[in-house]
Amino acid sequence: MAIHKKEEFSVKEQSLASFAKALSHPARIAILSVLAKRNQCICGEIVEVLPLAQSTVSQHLKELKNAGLIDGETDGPRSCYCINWKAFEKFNADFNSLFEKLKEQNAKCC
Amino acid sequence: MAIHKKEEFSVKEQSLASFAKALSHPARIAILSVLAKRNQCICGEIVEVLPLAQSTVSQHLKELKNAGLIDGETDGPRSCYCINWKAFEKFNADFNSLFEKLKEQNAKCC
DNA sequence: ACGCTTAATCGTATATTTGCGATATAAGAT
DNA sequence: ATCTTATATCGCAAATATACGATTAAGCGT
Repeated sequence: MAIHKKEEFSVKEQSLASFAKALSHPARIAILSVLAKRNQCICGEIVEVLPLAQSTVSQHLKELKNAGLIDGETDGPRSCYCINWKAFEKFNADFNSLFEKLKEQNAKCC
Repeated sequence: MAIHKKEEFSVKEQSLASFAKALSHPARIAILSVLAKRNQCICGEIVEVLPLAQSTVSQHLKELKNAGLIDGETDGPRSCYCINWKAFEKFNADFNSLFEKLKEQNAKCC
């Protein structure tokens, strides 16, 4: 393979793809659900809820953070995560506009 | 790793994750755009538009088909693909309901 | 039957993802 | 200072994904 072709696509396509990638594992969707459900920011509670080891959950959290979907700040010995609603809304809007764009171009074939 | 934990999550989470996975590569988003844009189902035209080899495009098409997002039927020596709007709408709706669910549970933290 | 065109599949190389245990780090408590 | 708790990171193994060239298969025209 050697070379990655991802950067040859449009910025929009790459952005949507990386958002989708962040949501492409059930664990990460579950994490977002937990974060949205609690009225406090959660840390190790996520580990208890998910069927995964602590280190694995930490990794998924890192990916969500890298994607910009969640924020995390340390609170003493523990970490507090929450959804970055601003980024989330942006992606959500971009996503819906993709859906809309595809739909309105629907020309009935096959 | 040896064991996959994906099946330990809810059906909904798995379903959304696999939909997101299908959209997690810019090439596949580009393919969906092309399919929506043309008023005929496209085949090798996609290869011309994308910066990828024929075999690679074929692989991406296969993944989109496996995810149920597109249908394909052979037309002589060529293949005709189109978006499976029914499945697409379903996923789109599921996705938006996830977004809504997350949003309404927003309890303002961090 | 033969060649041409188109697309799928095979084989392969490399990169990335997923997962875990073990270790390191950082802060609070004793 | 040391212990405890919580989390992140490291190192590793296995699975998947990405990409390509080469080959195969399937239809069409001649």
